[in-house]
Amino acid sequence: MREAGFTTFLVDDDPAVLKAITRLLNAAGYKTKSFSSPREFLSAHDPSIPGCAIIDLVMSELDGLHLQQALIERGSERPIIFLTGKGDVSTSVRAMKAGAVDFLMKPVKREALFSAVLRAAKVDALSRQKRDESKSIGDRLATLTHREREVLEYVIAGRLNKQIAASIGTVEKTVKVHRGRMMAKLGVRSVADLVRLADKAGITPAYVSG
Amino acid sequence: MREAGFTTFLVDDDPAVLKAITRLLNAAGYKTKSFSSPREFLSAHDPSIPGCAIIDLVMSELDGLHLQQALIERGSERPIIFLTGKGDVSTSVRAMKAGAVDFLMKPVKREALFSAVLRAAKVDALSRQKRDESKSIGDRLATLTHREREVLEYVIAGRLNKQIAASIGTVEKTVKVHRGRMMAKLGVRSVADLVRLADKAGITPAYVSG
DNA sequence: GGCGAAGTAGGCCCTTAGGGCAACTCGACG
DNA sequence: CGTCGAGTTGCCCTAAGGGCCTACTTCGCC
Repeated sequence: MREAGFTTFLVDDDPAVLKAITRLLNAAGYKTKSFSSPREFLSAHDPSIPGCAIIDLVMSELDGLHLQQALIERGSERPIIFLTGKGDVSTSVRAMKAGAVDFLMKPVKREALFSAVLRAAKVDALSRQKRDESKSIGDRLATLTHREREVLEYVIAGRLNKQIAASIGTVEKTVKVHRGRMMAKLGVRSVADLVRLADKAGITPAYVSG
Repeated sequence: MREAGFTTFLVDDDPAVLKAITRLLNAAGYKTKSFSSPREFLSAHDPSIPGCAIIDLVMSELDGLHLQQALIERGSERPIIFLTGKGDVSTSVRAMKAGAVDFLMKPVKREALFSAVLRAAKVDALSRQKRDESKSIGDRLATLTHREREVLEYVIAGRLNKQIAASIGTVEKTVKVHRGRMMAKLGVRSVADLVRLADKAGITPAYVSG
């Protein structure tokens, strides 16, 4: 089952910090989930749940930056906010370069935390929306047969049916059939919509010299 | 005249630092230009020259972060690398959040500086390419008459000539003429190409209910 | 061996796209 | 007042898109 609400995942090996941040965020109306172990957080990670991670930089088991890398490697786009007691510049810069939303020093001010979480929520919503969209397009694309897909690539390249027929070695009528079925499956009614849909899905138009 | 080569703009009120960095970068084959005054750098700023800025964080005249803001406000996309003697975490995070390419501590290691400049060059080339492209599209779009532009918006919305004619209050033949002239002016030969071009230029398709 | 999906192909018919040519209106500019 | 650009429209033409029906082949699966 997929959870709908935005959740803040707290990862810190100090239970006192977990408790304090939880209280702060709950009071602001955020749902929270605490992990005192980075590995536990990693294995419990469910990308389908909207949310952000608030991660302690210094943890005995697994360093915050390494946790970030682990998330990135498994394709997660979970926005990350770092919390740390004693951070240095190069670490914070590395974290930010790797895409962290923010990097906060303990003790963290309420407003700083809230504004970071708000930004994280926006980032999450945006990437989630994009992903949903490309997934729905991908689902529809997967229903295309080989021939239909082939025709699609020529159509979005702006080729005429006659030219497509010559390129794939068949007659115009057959291309029309594939084309019609392909448009129907993708749920578009104009070439304009088809092009936009294909672009979002990252489909390369068939290249034809000339 | 527009300069072609990639230039690193150094801004530091310490002449010794300027000299050292200049030597380092020149040896690596980079063209450099030094400014001991942030304001001087600002007023000499020419967005048409490809390059990145390497800025000292602490300057008596104008703070590095403020200089960054000033650049952003005037629409500059000049990639920025910060250099600093004594930086703190919150400053570095602010700089990175504002889009800095890197934030390096003095004394800076050759490799760190080179890798930052390399990344900045890539960022610059990318944004420059995008800008050039959208400019060239914009130039062509500007040559369209009001009517042609109107027809364009309906065409990329996937409307038929007949429907467009009804929407703009004319007959099909007239739409065909505008459409043909518009396609010729924009230098595209298919609706597919037209849609991609319009999307790059950020043109909103005319919305028609149904 | 039958059955369905995918691909192919033909015919018929109607709608759309789009170009060529000619002509007209209207407002701006000199 | 004449000219020019923009917009307009009609007639005529070819080419292209696309719906609908039918029909054949191939391939894999039950």
